[in-house]
Amino acid sequence: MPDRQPTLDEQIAIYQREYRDLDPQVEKVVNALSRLDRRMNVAYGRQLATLGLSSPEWEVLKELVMAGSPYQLWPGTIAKRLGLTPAAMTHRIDRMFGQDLVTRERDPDNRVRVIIGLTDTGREKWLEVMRKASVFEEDLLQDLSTTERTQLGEMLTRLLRRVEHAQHDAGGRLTDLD
Amino acid sequence: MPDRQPTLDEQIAIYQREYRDLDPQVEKVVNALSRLDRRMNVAYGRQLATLGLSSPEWEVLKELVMAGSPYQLWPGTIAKRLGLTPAAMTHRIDRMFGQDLVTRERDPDNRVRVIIGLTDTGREKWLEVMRKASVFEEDLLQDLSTTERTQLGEMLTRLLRRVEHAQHDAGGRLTDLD
DNA sequence: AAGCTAAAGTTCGACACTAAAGAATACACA
DNA sequence: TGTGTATTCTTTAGTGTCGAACTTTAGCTT
Repeated sequence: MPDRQPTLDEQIAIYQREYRDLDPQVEKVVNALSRLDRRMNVAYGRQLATLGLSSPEWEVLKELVMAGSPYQLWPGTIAKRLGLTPAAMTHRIDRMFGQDLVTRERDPDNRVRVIIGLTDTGREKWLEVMRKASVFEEDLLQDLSTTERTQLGEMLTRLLRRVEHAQHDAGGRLTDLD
Repeated sequence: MPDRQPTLDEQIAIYQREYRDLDPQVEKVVNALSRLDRRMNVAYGRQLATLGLSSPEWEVLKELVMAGSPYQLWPGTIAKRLGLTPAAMTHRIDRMFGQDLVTRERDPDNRVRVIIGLTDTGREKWLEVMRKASVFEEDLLQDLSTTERTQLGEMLTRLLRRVEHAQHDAGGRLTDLD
């Protein structure tokens, strides 16, 4: 009953003992990805907290900035991209509206629709987070040369393309978010 | 107001317009990672659903298998590794115990403690998921050669080492989970 | 021994998310 | 023009997670 977390290699060795046909190479990549993302999110979460922001709020802010000027999106669009139900989106917007991070108005072209916009406060918050985050991120990649960073980015992009462009293919193995 | 999600490169281009000092190379890696993880989780989630398992349950199953024979862990340990509060752990165990996925007994060496064990049902469930998941994972890495897979795994491992071994360094930039 | 402190897990109240039903608007077609 | 259908968001009820207080046990100190 050791309290220490198994290393990635230990984890894969055990997995292989349980399921012999497993490809250790594939497993290493996939599990490293998932472990990395968890750690990164913890790090982000702490930095967000110091700025009085929650992860859910941060996600919405990112989407709005990512949309580019004039920083407007429909709630349904944000919900789809974040993998949330419309109901959750309504509540998030409620909270963020209360903090003056976003605006909410009816779409004049279709009054069922709502337009969410970024306030100046929201935009500044995004910038503050990015300033802090970029320090952490640079730290994370510290051990990789410029060449390696490019290679890594390129390979990840290739994986991403495979999964983002996958419109339920024959076997229905890869699925899309939208 | 396009409904299409910005591509990774579009996202980074806009981010850079908002914050000029941003390193696009770093940003590409980090955001690709995060996008990949989200997509992977959606894919896993769907496969889990077909097996009548939830993601929270799957996480616990993984930790128990990863612990190796005799597949036993304390609730607190699992909670720490998954980044949950002890309270959440109690409830997860409750549910999984009810489905005969895990056992729960008091630790004879320290009666405050509890020992969570994997049932045969739980172990079989893990195997079923892995069988399905490995198909998806192989599909995901399809475009990478064996050499590239090794390189990718190696680089991710290096990033991981940086973030997993970081015990609050001077600047407090990288933080640990435990 | 007796009492203090620390550690582990459970209970409780508050809040966020989901699924499903509901309300309002737009659009197609008779 | 009127009706039916689809779309978008909101509301409601149920579930999961968190933070904090509480209970039980172990180990240390005197």
